[in-house]
Formats: sequence, structure tokens, C-alpha cells
Amino acid sequence: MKPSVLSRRADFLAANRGLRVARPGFVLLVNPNGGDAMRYGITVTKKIGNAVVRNRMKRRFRALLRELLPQQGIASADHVLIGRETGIERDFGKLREELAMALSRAAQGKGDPPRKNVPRKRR
RNA sequence: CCAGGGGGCCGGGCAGCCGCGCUAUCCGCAAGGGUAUCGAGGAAAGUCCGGGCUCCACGAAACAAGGGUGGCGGGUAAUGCCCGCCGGGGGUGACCCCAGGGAAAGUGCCACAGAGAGCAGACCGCCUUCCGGGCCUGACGAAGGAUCGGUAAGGUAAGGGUGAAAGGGUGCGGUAAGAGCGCACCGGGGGGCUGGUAACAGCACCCGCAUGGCAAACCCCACCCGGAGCAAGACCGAAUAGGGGCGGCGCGCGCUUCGGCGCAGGCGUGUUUCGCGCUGGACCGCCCGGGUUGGUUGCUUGAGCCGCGCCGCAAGGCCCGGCCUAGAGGAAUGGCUGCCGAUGCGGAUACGGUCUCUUCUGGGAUACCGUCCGCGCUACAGAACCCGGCUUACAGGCCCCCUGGCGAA
Repeated sequence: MKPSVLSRRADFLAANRGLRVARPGFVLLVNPNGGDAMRYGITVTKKIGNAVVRNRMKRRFRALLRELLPQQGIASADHVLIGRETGIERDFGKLREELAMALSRAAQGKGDPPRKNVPRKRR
């Protein structure tokens, strides 16, 4: 079954409440979507770089997801990859290993602690 | 060969595997799948100019306001772009640079320094006169001469000095010293003639020169400009809830806690009165508009690209023939591997070039070129309605023309 693409903002926001696995090049969010097919989305913010850098990162993430999701993806779940600055032009082999690891951890239900509402030095 | 100037172009290639998007086609009830073609740039960028296109506004035009442009002629759909020419400046030269209209229309500014900066000015200096000192000729007098000093009177704008700029420049004459005071040349101004479409240039004549700079200060002059942008704009439109109008008919009154209740009325039953049941305010048809969400269109055939020919110094224009070349929408054109190419660094090699000796068999020298191996590097950057420009970014590489110098002929 071919994974489809997330396109609604609400889905991205919902994914934020799901499992969260952080790796050096990216952060993976996994959120069950209740019966729909396996889906994926990619978020690369303007903080990362200009459009060229962002789109290249999206293309490489997309290539990774197409390679790994059919075997290692989690059924009936949304997968969202968030780009990090250290992921710019990161070695493709490393990214592949890291995504495989992240997917297996998510499949076991292990995630990193979610981001707190008071993350930064606010007093 | 070295140094330099101008212009144009490319910016990885091939193969394999795994993938993506549009379209066409085939299979399938459908979901989906198979096959095939095609699929980023010279800047797609910045969004700085100019247009097309769309909607809005508007009777035409002019004026005003605001903004822009600024030598002349041409090119163009148009431009602030491009080409040619003119003027000024720089360079030995090829060439390069210029915001290059008006300063006797007016207003304003010209800091600091300096004596003086816009009806110029006199600090040092120079000169004359005056006063004083000694000296020389004479005689220690009168008179004369050169010289020094002065807080005196005047002349001067050559020289020094200040400054971004000091009221033309150089030379000769002239003078007490000087000065366009006079003269020659250069510069400037004036009207004229000639050439040129024009900017402008040339020529002779006249005027000793009479009014500096800043207009990217206000301003004046000439010319140009309506606004917003494809998220422009057009169309389709399900379910649910609900709004407005018209019509079909009898469509009313009172109370209300706004849920309804009562009466009148209507329909059915019934010969009628009375009674009972239902209804008591909906229903139906048509039209219009709004919201949410979605879809279609605009959307790629165009100031298009390629080739031959013609016109033009050129930018460019014209004729004929041929071609169709991305159309996405959380946004496709990607990832990996191998070989090759280009390039940098390091290493190996005397096999081939190269140099040299020679008994003409060959010997020797050299890492400059070739060859081989390893490692590194392979940029700037991603269409979003479409064009024409400008500007900026860019690993590396190729081609053409020209200039100066050196060498050879």
C-alpha cells in the first residue's frame, strides 16, 4: 500500500501530540490516525534556510520515506519529519540508519519526552 | 611568449537500479496497476524598471498635485534598456568612465583655514613718499648716492601663505613696483557664414575679459505616468442549517414565561343547527443572494524557437520554410552506484617526446610534456500567469576579435 501525503494543517498539529523521536538530522512524529492509510508529511521551517535549502531537504526526506516506510512504517499512522539545522546535507546513509532506528523505537511505543510548554528561559 | 582590453558560449556525459509529476493509452465495476513520451535556469534569484493580460475607476481633453526621466538621433509593445554618434575626463594603446538640460528668472548654501569667499581682499612681501641712524662722494656744511630701521602715509596683486575654489593661462613688453596696462598664442564671450537630420564641429571677424561653484539644495524648462494585481478574474456547485422576493390559495385576532395556548377560519363526517376528528400555519413551485468546503478555468501558441535570404554601421526589422519545447499546487524534475570527462595536489616511471655524446650499434641527462596510480574538488542556485531589460551570485572551462612589449622572419 502506497503511503499518501499529509496536506492539512490540522493533521500536522495533531501529529504534534503523538510520539516524538528526535535524531541528529530530524525529529520524527508518529500519530495514529484511526484507520486511514499510512501517511507522511514533512515540515522544514524558514529557520533552516532559504527555499533552495528547504526544498532540497524535503526532497531527500521524501526519498528516505519512500524507501523505508513500506517495510518499517507504522500502519494507520501519520509520520511527520521535522528538519533540523544539523540535517542540512547530512550523509544520506546516516540519515537512513537514523530513520530506521527512529521508526523501530516508535513501533515499540518509545518516544522521547514531549516538549514542555515552558521550554525556554522564561521567567 | 608575457601583460592587457572587448565580446560570445558552456556549465558535466553515459549506463544501471529504486522513485516522483503531467499527458496519452491499455487492463479493471472500483480502488488501483502496466506501458510510453516529456519534465528547471543563465541567472528560474533580487522584485529594481518596462509591457502584455485581468478587474476596478473614468465622457474626451486640459490643468493641478505627486512621482519619474534628462546630450542628439535611432531601435522597440515599451523602458530608466539597447545601438550609433556628439561633448567632457582617464589610459602609450586596444578601450574605459560621466546624473551630460538651465547658475545674467529668483531664493539659499560655500564649513574649517585664511587678510580676503560674492557690490572681493592687503597678513608676509614688493615699490614710492615721509621720519630716523650710521656709511660713501663732498668738507664733519649744502646737495647727491646706496643701505638699514619705523607703531607713518600711500600704491600694488607678480611672488609667499590659506583653501575644494582667490575674479582667465603662458611668454614678451611695460612700470617706482605691478596689473589685459599693451601685444602674441591658448582659453572665454558675441553675432555671422559653412557642414551636419541633430547634439555639435570648423572658419574668419569683433570684444581685453564684463556676472566662480553647488540644481543626487529649493527651483525653472522639456517629456512620460489612472489604481490594483493570477491570492487578478471567470465558472460550477453536493449534504445540512438558514435568509430574501414572487406566485398558488382562506392566511386573521387575543394572551404568552416565546416552548406554546385559546378563538375565528379551513378540511372530513353530516340534510341543517349542534357536535366530533384533523389542521390551526404550514405546504408547493420559481427566482435571487451570502457563508464553509471542494472542483474547473485563467495556464501556457508566444512581442515564441530554429534555418535560408534580404535591408541596416549597429541595436534591430522583413520575407519564406520548419518546429511545439515543464505546467506543479504542503508544490513533481530526486536518491544511490559504476565508468568516463574536466581540474588541483602528491607520488611512480626513463616506455614515447625533449636535450646531449657517438665508433651510427648505441650510451648518457632530465620529472618540463605525455603515460600510470592515489586522494581531493565539481559552483551559484529550484519554474509558480507570461514576456523584454537591469542588477546581483557563480567551482571550473571553451571560442573569437583587438592592443602594448619582447623574439623570429
